[in-house]
Amino acid sequence: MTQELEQRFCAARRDYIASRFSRMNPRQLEAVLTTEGPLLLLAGAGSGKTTVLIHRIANLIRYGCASDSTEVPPDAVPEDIDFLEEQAKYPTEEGVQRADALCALRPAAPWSILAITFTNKAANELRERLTDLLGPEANDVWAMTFHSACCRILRREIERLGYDRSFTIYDTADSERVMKDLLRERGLDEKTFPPRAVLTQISRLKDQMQTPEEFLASVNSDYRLKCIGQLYASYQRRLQEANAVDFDDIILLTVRLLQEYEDVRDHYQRKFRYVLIDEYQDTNHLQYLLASLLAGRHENICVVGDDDQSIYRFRGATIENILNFENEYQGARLIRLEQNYRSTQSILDAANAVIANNRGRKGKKLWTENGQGDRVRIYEASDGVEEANYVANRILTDSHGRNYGDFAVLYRMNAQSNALEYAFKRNGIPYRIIGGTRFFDRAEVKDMLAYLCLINNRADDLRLRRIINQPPRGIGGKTLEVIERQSAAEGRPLYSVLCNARSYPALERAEGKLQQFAELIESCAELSRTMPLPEFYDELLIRTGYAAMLEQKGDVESRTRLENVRELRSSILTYLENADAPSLSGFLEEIALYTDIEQYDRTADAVVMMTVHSAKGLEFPEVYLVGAEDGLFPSARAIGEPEEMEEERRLCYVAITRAKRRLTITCAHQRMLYGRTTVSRPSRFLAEIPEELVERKQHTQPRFVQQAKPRPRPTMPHSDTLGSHHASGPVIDFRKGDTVEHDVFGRGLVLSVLPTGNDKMLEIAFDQIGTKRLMANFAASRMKKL
DNA sequence: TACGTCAGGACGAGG
DNA sequence: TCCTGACGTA
Repeated sequence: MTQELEQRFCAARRDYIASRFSRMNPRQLEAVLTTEGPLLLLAGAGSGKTTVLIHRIANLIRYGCASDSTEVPPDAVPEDIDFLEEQAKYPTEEGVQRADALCALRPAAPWSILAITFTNKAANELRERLTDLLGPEANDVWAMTFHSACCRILRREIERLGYDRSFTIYDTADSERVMKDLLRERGLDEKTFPPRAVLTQISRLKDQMQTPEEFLASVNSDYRLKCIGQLYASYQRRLQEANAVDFDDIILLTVRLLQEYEDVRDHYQRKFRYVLIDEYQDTNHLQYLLASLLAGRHENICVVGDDDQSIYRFRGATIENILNFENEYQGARLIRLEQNYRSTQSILDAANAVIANNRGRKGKKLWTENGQGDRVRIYEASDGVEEANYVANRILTDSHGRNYGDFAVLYRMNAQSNALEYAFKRNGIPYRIIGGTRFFDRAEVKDMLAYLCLINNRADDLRLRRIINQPPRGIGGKTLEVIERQSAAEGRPLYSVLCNARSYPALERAEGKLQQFAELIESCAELSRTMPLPEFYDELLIRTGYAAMLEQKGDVESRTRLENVRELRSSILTYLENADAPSLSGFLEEIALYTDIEQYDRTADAVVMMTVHSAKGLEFPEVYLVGAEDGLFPSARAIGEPEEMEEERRLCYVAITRAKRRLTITCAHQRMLYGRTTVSRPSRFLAEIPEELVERKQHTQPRFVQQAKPRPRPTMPHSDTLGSHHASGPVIDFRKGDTVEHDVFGRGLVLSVLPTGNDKMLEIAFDQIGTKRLMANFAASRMKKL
């Protein structure tokens, strides 16, 4: 072919491939078709970012680098050009196969694509949508979070760094426990060295890849820094002795592996032809290093982000990664996605106006074809209670008692949910709260997990301490102290000292109890090898006496805890369904990395409440942003700190851009917070929204009238049968939307039904006590349908 | 060893 | 206001 024909061939090929992604706008299409080399995708809120990512991956798998290449296959003939041009304009079904074959140029194997996200929620969505588009092939794409990708690498290679393959993952609470113990041992005061602050410091040092030794060498005589360096060193030692890694280590150790071992680096650099990173504005330095190491060979790295939505600076994320990308990768291409498919123009104008007050940004202006829409509603309430009532009343009116699911209430901090919850309860509005104390953070769930961890890794001192006397076994602080001393002296894990209790005179009195405990753990470990996981878990609940302890107490609190402990079983079942080679250690890893079963079900008919942080990436027809006051949003400690203030403003931008149809922002003149009433002015961000976009309202009545008696519940009439019914026998088939009556919790509405193995997890909004999760089989004996 | 009381600090959140 | 941790006593 002549050069001219070759050019025509490439153009026709690109046009044809483009025609296969016809639903994209021109910018989106460019992002899909630009496959080679470094690419920075600045994707504004609601600009169809995930859709682009998915189609980009589809393009790589189907056509390889064809859409971005000038290479012409040697066997191409001029007729092919005509055919492709024709096929691009007037596609025929028979033509597709031939055209596809003609176009594909070194298509990427699914396993050679690495798509990294920040949250499991995002990773799941990516995987699901990829499977919809590509079928089972999509399963081989590495679509996962930073941490799960690194874990997968570490499980293969970590022995090179002196850890065992069965390593345990410590979460932040675990790390805090370790730090507190260290402080106590060294006689340091928690007030001068707040554990969390020390850990943040350590986390920053790890982010900079500084070892404790390097850090200690760099501090001169500063007492404080010296202490922190020593704490860092002992912290690291203690984790390694327990064969445990924290969340930072997961990334850090992977980076070290890739830097220090050429064969490992080579293997992964060859494997991953294409690397995609989502939410790039939230990456820290270590994650940046990881990404550039993995993409180091092919340099086909595509990062997607929005500098205006960077809201995790306080966690070490650095916006510089996105701002410097083009310097870092010479010849990087930049594509901006600014067309918004989510919100009305009024909402976007408000968002644009607020964010325009920030200085350190790439600059971008969202627009839409959705039309102007309603003005942004701003309501000034007298106080927090009245604000909550306003929101409840508005939702009651606007929803007409249906589609509560269209409404979201966003707040700056979780503590704000109380007043709202109360107002919703009184008005009979079904709601659900996302976030707050998470399921896996509850004490009883952590206790059972600690048993499992100890059985999996007998060196896990932290978990052993947690459960050695839970339920009470007569092994108290004194005994534990002796064991700790011995373990420190001999450099062995607590458990191995405990097993040899008879050889220590100081442990004579406790010997019998300790032996019993060791036998309990060993017999359970034996069971874990022979029994299927769920049955083993049941047995564990019985043998440890944990279930009996809760049953014995019998109050509502203990019953809820018992339900939670049983709910953990359904997590095991869910894990078994998805795992290729299920094992106890596999389950524990999944739990450690996958903590939010608080999956938000968008079809449930309930108002959803959450913090602005957790709303990121979601959208709702109607959004209420409450508590827009100086000192709350922006938070008090951001005032006077320009960098912090910019972060708060970005957070505000995120909140505004969640709304599709209508946005209501409320503030209160005074508010009860931490038991004190504080007076405050409306948020400065409100003044940044141009007046012509706003419709203002104020509270009209004095507070004492508003506070009048509770309204009757409009949606659920009262019944006269209360708690006398015990269904046994066939399991009731609960469905979404059913009204139920629970012996303990009272009347409620079923929000969602989530099948888990041979049981179902029900989410129920109870009138009196709010939203709860119950296992259907367990709850059925105490609950009936109305 | 287990359970009670009292004082003080919470602020946002992913893996 | 609410939860956690330290401390003292049956």
